[in-house]
Amino acid sequence: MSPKAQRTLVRDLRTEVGNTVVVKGWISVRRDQGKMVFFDIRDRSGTVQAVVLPKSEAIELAKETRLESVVSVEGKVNERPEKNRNPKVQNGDIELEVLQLTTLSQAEVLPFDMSLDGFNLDLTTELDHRALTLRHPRLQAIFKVQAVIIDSFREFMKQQDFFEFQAPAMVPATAEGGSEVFEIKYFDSKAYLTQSPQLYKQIVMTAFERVFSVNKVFRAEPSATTRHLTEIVSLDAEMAFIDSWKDVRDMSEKTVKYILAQVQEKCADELTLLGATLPSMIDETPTLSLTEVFEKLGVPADKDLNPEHERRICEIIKEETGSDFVYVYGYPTRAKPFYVYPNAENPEFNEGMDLLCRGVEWLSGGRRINEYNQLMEHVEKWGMDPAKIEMFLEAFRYGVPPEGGFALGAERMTMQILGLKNIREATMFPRDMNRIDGRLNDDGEV
RNA sequence: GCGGCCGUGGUGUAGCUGGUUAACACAAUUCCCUGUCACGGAAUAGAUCGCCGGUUCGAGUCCGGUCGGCCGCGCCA
Repeated sequence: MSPKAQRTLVRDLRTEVGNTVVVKGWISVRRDQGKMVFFDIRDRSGTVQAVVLPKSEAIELAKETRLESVVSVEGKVNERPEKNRNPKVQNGDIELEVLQLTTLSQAEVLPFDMSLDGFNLDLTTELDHRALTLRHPRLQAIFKVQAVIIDSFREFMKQQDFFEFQAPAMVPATAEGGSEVFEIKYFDSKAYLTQSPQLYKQIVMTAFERVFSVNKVFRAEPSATTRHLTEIVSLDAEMAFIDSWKDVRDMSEKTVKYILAQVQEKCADELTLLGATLPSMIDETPTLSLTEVFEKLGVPADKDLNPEHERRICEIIKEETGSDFVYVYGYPTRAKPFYVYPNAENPEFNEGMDLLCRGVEWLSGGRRINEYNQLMEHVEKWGMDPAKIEMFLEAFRYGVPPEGGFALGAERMTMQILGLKNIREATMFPRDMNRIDGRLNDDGEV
């Protein structure tokens, strides 16, 4: 009857019925029955009910130890009697009979209700206490799904023979021009936080053909919305030897399809806990030109869709085809960055595209200009300083195949897949206009 | 940055057209409970209702300002 020296994870307890084991974790709830005490112990693999019988020496400690305290339990794994089984919870058919209880770390009184059902905080409070709220199964489920999304992107890219590279975070000039950037002090000069790995992935593409990166990017735009942050994870891909933007569309479609399938397969429990239904992608995602979208909506053509348009076109497509996704291509050339390829027959419109889902933009990409003279024409028209993007331009002087790429926002994708209302819920440590961990005050200090 | 809404014990909320002990749930403290299912029961403590000023005999409730938050728009991933 000597206990195993090693710690056993909660998820492995079923195979230890009849044995004495050591389980370590956090006390997530206690049900004090007077003479006997039940508590749930949580580790990284899940939760199990522990029972402290009246005769146990641990009974006093079990009553006193605060929720979220870290404990070590030596106990016997018992199959529960038929009438005491609970099919609704993990390990509902077994329980841990506590023989010895040790408090490894006593927790303070919790500032709010952390119970599964009672956990109902204002988003502001949730974020102000991120260090604690992260322990809640609901939040853990969100970030597990996010991890699978990012992993799956990587996996699929590698399967398709894409090469992963690390794009720089500090850059000398702004890639797209115009937008707000964070300026940083760089020794005696100035530098900026990157807004996009765009120019770098194009450079790397000229060497490796197919490339991707998983990178933090930064936007200083003062956007106070439910879907904007100043720091996000951008999933970027770029590929050479395409025939048209449609090849990029197809690759991005397969990527999203793969990610959704992986989430479905690996995150079944998380999806159930969060009550989320994955968006449906049909065999051929509906693809409309911007002009066609405006016609469908019955509104005058404009240079881009506004959020209201995006919501409505998604609703219409969903109703007509059952697809939660829709590609929109062919934006006015001048409304997009300088590197986007203008349509050869109708140069007023370009070969840029966006993928919308459930009313929100998920992905943006398209074909890029690969011909040096054309690129320089655009650099001039867009009013950019060639000296500032010389490294990028150099690559394009020495032979670049027809190419294109796309980028996905990891947080926005997480939010949309899980049906979350605010992108901050889908971000572990969200940064926005008013917050870096803590809230910013008037002096700009945390 | 502009527009709309909100700010009540630790947390989440209620408080109707202003009327004097500000309510409820969870958490907390004390007690009861040998099979509970992020239990049950009893009691206790805890809020000058974001802040400043005004109207009024009287303000959580009305008005103005201020600070904070949320949502929408522009821009985007």
